[in-house]
Amino acid sequence: MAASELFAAHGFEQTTTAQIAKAAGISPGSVFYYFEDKRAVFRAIFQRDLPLSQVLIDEALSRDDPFEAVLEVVGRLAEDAMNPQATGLLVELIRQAGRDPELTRAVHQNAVVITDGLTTLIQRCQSADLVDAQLNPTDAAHWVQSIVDGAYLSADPERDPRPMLRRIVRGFLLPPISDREPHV
Amino acid sequence: MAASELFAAHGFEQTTTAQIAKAAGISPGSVFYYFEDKRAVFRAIFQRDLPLSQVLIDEALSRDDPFEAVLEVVGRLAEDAMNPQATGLLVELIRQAGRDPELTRAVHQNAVVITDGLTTLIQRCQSADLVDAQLNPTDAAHWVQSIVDGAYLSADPERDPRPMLRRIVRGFLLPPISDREPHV
DNA sequence: GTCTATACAACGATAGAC
DNA sequence: GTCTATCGTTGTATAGAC
Repeated sequence: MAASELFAAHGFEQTTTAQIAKAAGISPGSVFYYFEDKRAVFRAIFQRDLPLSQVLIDEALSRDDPFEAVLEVVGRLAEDAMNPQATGLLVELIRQAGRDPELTRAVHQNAVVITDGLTTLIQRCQSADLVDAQLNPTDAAHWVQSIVDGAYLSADPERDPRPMLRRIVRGFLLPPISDREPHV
Repeated sequence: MAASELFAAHGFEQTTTAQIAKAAGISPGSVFYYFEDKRAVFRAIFQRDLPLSQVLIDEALSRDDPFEAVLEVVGRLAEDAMNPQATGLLVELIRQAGRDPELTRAVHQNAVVITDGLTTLIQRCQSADLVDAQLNPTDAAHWVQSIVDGAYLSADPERDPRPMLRRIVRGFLLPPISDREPHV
């Protein structure tokens, strides 16, 4: 979808159907033959994500080491975070998701797959004493996603955020070591 | 500024000058007497932030305990993160900052104040052996901001994100304890 | 199915009276 | 300074030919 580049660069409202048509090599009229309206064009970009997320989580769940699996999911989620275009799309997605109920549904389904997967992985870590047993697994899963989202907002093509993300997530999940802490 | 609620709720493009005028209790014509154009209305919301950020950082820099000061800054930056409106405004800000050079300048100035302040605090922590000496202080400061930004994206009026944010930032900055880690 | 041409609405910004 | 009225532009979506 060439339209995604336009949406990422200029935003949903500032991208005209004429631009979309031109980028796709068709006429403005044809855009509305294939899509109900402009919002449907935008939705289509994200509706492709669900099966991909499902595969990502399935792979992670099949791993032996649940802690490494969490870090792997983080790394995969952050793969695009070096691409400034991804920042634009994420921001645009958040903005539009509050307005288009169909899009809200798509985003939510996707988030559920990721959160549930991470929650299960974190529970496994806790059973193996790899993660602080005090943490609520679902909350922790949300926070891991939140940390990754933060990385998207400061996307920089020069810098791979994944090593630092691993460090942050690890420090977050590991059992705290009160005796080593200078501050309680 | 009543307009900020409108921008947060509906976005920049979807907020009309007529709505802004009505919310402010003036006529559409008067809006353009006080502001050059619609973008200037939006900018005004964020141009108030710079002195506030400066005060926040000055206070933190005057503290005795640099580690506690970092956590205090994080807490203050995250104060609004329970307010869903803040999510809307942040997202809108990121979107518009890429388009309006004047706004870009305002955002950048503000970010510099925060980053520089955090960088100094982190350096002080490192001198006192409270923070991993391996971390580049400026990078670390950016990551702290990124973590806070992530919290804004998942704003939930029911949940105070600050305790968890403190935990995450602390786990990120503290020297890693390799002997306690299950994974290297 | 794909095109061109256009209807129709919405909105930012201005003009000009008071 | 503040208003009302409106101009001019832009852009979504449709109509209808091919």
